[in-house]
Amino acid sequence: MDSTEPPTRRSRRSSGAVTLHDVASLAGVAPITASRALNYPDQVAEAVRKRVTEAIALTGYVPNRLAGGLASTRSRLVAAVVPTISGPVFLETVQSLTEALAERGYQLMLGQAGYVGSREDALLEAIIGRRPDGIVLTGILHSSAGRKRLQASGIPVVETWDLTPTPIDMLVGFSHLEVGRAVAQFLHERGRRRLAVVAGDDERAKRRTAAFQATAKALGLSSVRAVTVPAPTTLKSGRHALAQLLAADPKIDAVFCSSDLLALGVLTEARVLGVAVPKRLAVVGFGDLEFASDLAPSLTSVHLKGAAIGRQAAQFILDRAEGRQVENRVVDIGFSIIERQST
Amino acid sequence: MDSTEPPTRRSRRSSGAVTLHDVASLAGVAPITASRALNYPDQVAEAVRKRVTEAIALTGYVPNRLAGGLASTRSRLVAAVVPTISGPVFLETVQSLTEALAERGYQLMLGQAGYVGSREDALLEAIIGRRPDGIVLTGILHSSAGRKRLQASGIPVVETWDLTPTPIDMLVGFSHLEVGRAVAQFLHERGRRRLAVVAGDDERAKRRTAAFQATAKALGLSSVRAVTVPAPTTLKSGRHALAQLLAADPKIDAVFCSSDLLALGVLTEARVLGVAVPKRLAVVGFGDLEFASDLAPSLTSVHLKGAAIGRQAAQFILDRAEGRQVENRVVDIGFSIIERQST
DNA sequence: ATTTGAATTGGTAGCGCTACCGCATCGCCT
DNA sequence: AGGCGATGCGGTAGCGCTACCAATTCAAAT
Repeated sequence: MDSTEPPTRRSRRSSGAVTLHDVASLAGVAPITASRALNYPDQVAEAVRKRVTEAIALTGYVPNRLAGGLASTRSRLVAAVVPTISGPVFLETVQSLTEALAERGYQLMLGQAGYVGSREDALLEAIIGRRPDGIVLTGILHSSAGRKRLQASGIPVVETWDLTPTPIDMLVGFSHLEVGRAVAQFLHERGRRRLAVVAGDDERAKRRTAAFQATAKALGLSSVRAVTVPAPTTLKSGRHALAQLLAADPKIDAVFCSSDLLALGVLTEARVLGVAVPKRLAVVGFGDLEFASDLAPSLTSVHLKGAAIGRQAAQFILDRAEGRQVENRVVDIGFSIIERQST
Repeated sequence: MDSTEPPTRRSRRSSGAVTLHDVASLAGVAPITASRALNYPDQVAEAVRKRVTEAIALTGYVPNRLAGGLASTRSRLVAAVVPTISGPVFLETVQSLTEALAERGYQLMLGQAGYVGSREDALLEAIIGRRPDGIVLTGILHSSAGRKRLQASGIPVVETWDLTPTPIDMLVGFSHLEVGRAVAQFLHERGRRRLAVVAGDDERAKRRTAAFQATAKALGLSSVRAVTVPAPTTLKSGRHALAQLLAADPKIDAVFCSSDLLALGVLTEARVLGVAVPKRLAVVGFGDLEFASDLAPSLTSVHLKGAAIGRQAAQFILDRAEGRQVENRVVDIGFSIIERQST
């Protein structure tokens, strides 16, 4: 603050940071020209661009994206909603999403909805208030009020990790129904006859379970015993669940787990109980996390392209944000069963 | 848009969303009063507050936080920087940070710096450009240029997961040196004499290793063999590392791993090789992730209060953002060794 | 020489919100 | 009666940036 200054008009409330104005006057151009030098470099003459660049370097100017976003109604912010970040399932997606966005100058905002869906409304409000250029919903089943709210906001939405018949907007995922079916088929083909399931208490896991059971039935297998454990799933739940399953029916010969962590728990418990895997019991995980291939025995698991989902979601949103038309709004990214020693 | 309107001045570029103006005129008050009804409810009369609330409900108004942030120079945005989100170590911190911030109406922006530190500059630029009310650095060692930049920005910074003598601003962490020392001591007390380390290739792990080695030496133990594995650490690295260690010296009787995932790898490899844990080999992890207690044998690990770190970081930033003085800018949150079956 | 138009730069007016100040009104005190 | 602070509301003027339009220049086209 300069105390020599006469009592001008009124007080300041500037943040004190360097603004585009400062840069512009240092470079000897109008502010709008400096703005263009940054945002549309090929609309200004080489010499001007150079002077502006120098002025920026000299002053350490960092554009205020809040102001830019307000003026252009493009915040370059993307929101991602996950049930909770500490369930490792969506990490790969969040990671690749963050990276893909960062490359293009977009920033990720993270929101946790919780598995119960209580805070959902407050979360949506917080997100929409930032006017993001896109919202990525990851493994979330939202209330219909929430859906309406999102639709009303006009913000591009990508739902991921699922394939619903009525997406809000865009979607990249895979069919949980198909997963359940494929795994049942897979186990049947390998001679397993008494199947069981351990599944987390969430909507999609339930759909996999249902399809798994239906397919087993169609294949003429005995009815599939299922244990539901709380979400997020843990190793401990897996151990308990296997103990429970074997107590109820010692002859089960295959378990499909709704996460790799659960499967690790099942493997652990099996070892403790002296149940040979895969000889007496086959175990299939879901997610194919990095560690699955290095366990002993290595874990057969449903491989999901988490990173690809993130990239595709980013692509969708960038396309929209940059005014391109999105042709196919629904992408089935598929899955595959990676067979390893546990089956 | 009203087509009866004469050719007024010039075109609109509004986003079309409901604004505070709309709410205010519906409620029959001035915009500024509507603003106050939202932000300083006890500065307006009961009746006015009620009318504004109703108008908001009626219109579905969602405040534009970009505009609010610009006007008030308070963005209610907090940036968190992690090496990569997919290393499970910092998840708990990010989770509790997100939650604690969300409770107070703040939103988290996520940035991934990578373990190599190449994109660091671009990341800082992206972050500072959003004018966040705080930046949480999680497990990052940043270039001195980066430090200067942060300091120059004037944004409150919390460094976490470490205890440095010269924090940028605020800090909540624990001493990696003490961890190394304590674990060496711990193993020595339990009669282990040939110690080894498997550590990720990052700065803090190296400090733990160094302290571990120094302490072992001070205790008169034979020199500590160390294997360095790439960051982020994996189960596979742990398996390889143990194989390597045992090949070099079959008589080692304890391994300190720089993550629980590594430790799980070591346990796995030990089992495969027929090395009894804990009888012949003690294993200590780091992080005490949820699964540690449920492995068989359960894993002794260094427990870190990841969630507490997140909460304290949030507290620091909220205090600053809301104008409170922060007295003790450095908090040593400590750690503890949780003894289980693996030692 | 005049027209056309592409390339470059600048001016103006907001984007939607809040800080700051001012102006009434009202009750209370001297 | 006059003064005074507290309370409640409104007006004005930006926050820092960019969309939109206008103006200028200069080369190419007629």
